[in-house]
Amino acid sequence: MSSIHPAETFPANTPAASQIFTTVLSHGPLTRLEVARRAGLSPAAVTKAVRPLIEAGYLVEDVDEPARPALGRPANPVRVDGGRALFIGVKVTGDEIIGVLTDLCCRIRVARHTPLPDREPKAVLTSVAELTGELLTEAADLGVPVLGLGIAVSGDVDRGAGVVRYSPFLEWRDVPLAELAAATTGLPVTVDNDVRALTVAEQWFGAGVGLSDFAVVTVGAGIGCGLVVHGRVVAGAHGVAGEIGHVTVDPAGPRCHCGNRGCVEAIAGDAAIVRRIRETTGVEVADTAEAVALAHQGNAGAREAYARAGEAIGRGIATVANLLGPERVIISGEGLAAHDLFAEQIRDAFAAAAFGSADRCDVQTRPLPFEEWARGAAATAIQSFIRADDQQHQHQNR
Amino acid sequence: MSSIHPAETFPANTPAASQIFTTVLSHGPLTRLEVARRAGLSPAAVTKAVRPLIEAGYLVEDVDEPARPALGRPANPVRVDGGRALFIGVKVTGDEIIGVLTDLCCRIRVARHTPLPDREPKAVLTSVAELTGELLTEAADLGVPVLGLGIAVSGDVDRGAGVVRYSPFLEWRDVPLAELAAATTGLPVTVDNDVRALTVAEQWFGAGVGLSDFAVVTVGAGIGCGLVVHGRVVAGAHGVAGEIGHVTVDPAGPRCHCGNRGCVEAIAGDAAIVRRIRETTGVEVADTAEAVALAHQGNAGAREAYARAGEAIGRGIATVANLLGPERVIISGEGLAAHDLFAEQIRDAFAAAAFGSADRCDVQTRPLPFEEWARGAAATAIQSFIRADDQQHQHQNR
DNA sequence: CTTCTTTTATTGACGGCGGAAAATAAGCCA
DNA sequence: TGGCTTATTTTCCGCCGTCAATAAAAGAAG
Repeated sequence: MSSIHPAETFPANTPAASQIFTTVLSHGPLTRLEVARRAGLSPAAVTKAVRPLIEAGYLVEDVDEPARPALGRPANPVRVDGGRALFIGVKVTGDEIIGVLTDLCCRIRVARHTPLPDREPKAVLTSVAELTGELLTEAADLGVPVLGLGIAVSGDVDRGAGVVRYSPFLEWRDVPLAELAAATTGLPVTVDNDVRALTVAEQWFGAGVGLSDFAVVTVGAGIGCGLVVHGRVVAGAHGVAGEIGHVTVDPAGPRCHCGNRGCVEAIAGDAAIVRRIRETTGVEVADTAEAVALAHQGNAGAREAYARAGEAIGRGIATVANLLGPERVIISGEGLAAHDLFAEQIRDAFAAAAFGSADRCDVQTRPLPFEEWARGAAATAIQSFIRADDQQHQHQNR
Repeated sequence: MSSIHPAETFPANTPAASQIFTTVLSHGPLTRLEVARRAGLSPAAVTKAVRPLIEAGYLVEDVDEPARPALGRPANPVRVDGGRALFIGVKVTGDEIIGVLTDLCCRIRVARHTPLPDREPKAVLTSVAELTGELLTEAADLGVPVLGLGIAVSGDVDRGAGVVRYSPFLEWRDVPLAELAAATTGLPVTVDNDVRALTVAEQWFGAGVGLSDFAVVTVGAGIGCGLVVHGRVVAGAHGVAGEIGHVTVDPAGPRCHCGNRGCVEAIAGDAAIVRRIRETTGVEVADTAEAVALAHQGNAGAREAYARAGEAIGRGIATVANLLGPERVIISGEGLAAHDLFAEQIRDAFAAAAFGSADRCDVQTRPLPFEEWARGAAATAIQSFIRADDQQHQHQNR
């Protein structure tokens, strides 16, 4: 396991420094003046905070002289040196583990995945350790230290404690994953819910940059939702939030594994679509790929199943928009492979069910490469690294 | 208009002072040590911040010696002197104006209401000014200055700008109410959406004290919802949020004035219930009071209408709980007069539709005196007063 | 009745963060 | 080479909140 990096910490002792860094991280190269404006600080404060960050190598002055605005002293933009540090993100699903090695800007350098033979915590842990080991070797080849490991797991995860409270897919309860993984890998470990991790990635590096209120909706086996309100990812009082999949859109709809009828997931989840197609067409489609193919061939029943799914998703999104009034909703997930089959229905159902100015909300779809979930995990690791010493921001009231 | 108080400002220049004050305000008498613990500050900081507040009369040392813990130097609790300042809260409905005079602790001293003959901004303004004038006279009798006026209006309100963007009930668009009312009354004016105002009152003085994530659901003519996430009231990117009334609970349900079918409001709003009872029983009930009476007499159709309403509300609350994972949901509103008719259905529908640990959410009902809406408006005025000089808290990212 | 113990409140020195203003740097343009 | 403009840095400076004593106010112990 290459060299051990004994707790390299981020040199941002002050809130301002931390904020400045994240601003630069998200908004690409920026002049100090621009940073000051965005962060609400004085230029002097930026200069002072930036210096140690440059000295430590996390920030660099951008040498690619951009288009000059002709007048005055040329600006000297600053950007994050992605190559300064690496992070590993791992997504654990029920039957596979996906791992990525990213740089500090969360750009993927290497991606790997291995099947998961056993869901027992111990077995998962060794698989994660193996994958991590491989990625660490890659990192060692690059000669760049790996400063954190993020693990994303679906279900009820307490990020602060690093514990997986309950994961239905893995059949885990109260597994102190962060501690265990830290012990085996020697890295600082962050564990978070998978959708929230993806949301963090979008917030810092994706379509959520600069927004203080947005939602990420994932479509696939399940329907998930990550929420950002007041600039922070919503975790819920009990560690669970964003369960858009079990919002009821039709009380007369099909039964859902959660016990209710007509949940979004019971209509638009992969399994639900496949089942629906089987029932209405009699064709024994085996999986989503076949279902999509059938629909693309023009099979009316299959197309109808997707149309229904789109409608359910659109309704679900409208519900989120009505309740929270986000600036943007980002739709993503493996299910987007069938995007052309229900995009229209999503839009129509959303527009119909959005109340008042909720329809001013910008609904986007973003394709999701398969490593994206793991990248989200890496994003949480980056976040933890930057915040390591900055946990005292917990405004309770107000 | 009694004496003019030229911008008496709150002597809390530092974030710490402001936080300390709100802590004491919400959590009753507290010793300095306890305040320090809750606010995450050192005792020394509390002592220093408290002194000017005591000198200015906003805080007082509690003389009612409480039960001593026997050992050590006796604690010296501090509390807010409610009598130090008064505030006026006004709620404008389509046909009535309700005004209250509250003290600094938001306790109601005087309540008044007058019918609203005309909904034109000008007419409303004079009515508000009259009511405010009466309350100011009362305040003058008490010899306590009035330091702010809060106005609550339903609809899309931009509190920061003090503008009513759009109010369906009043048929207003872009009325700069804060500015106008400030000009006529001479008081600092805060304008906010009515449900958000109520939520602020709950957050600071009600069942939301100490919680960072909760929801307030109001049942009455409309069904509204105020949300607190991360300790702050959610306003939405476009000024609208919490539209639980137009969450669809039954796509096959009755048509709603918003154009959809089966919105919560189309089933559980006052008008919807009355209409339903008329349709199923043939009894020409005129209003909610008669509807409740009929149900209390045991009329099956009426009872069923309320049961349906309860179910719709319960579903709506479950949706909120699933999406946000609040610690508590507070149900309130005029509609609670019929509480016994649908409490059970609310609970059952909530329990059935809440997914996973969302059912750990504590659902409470709170009766709502008719002045409560106006009290909420007063709470926003108090909030503005305390924050007057403290607006630089706008963490964007993170 | 004095002294000790225990807990709360206060005080004063201190460090450090971020702001304001002024100085400096670094180009373009005459 | 000045002059002009804009970006960055420097140099104080205020002020907040912590730290480490210290005072205060009891009851307990002797």
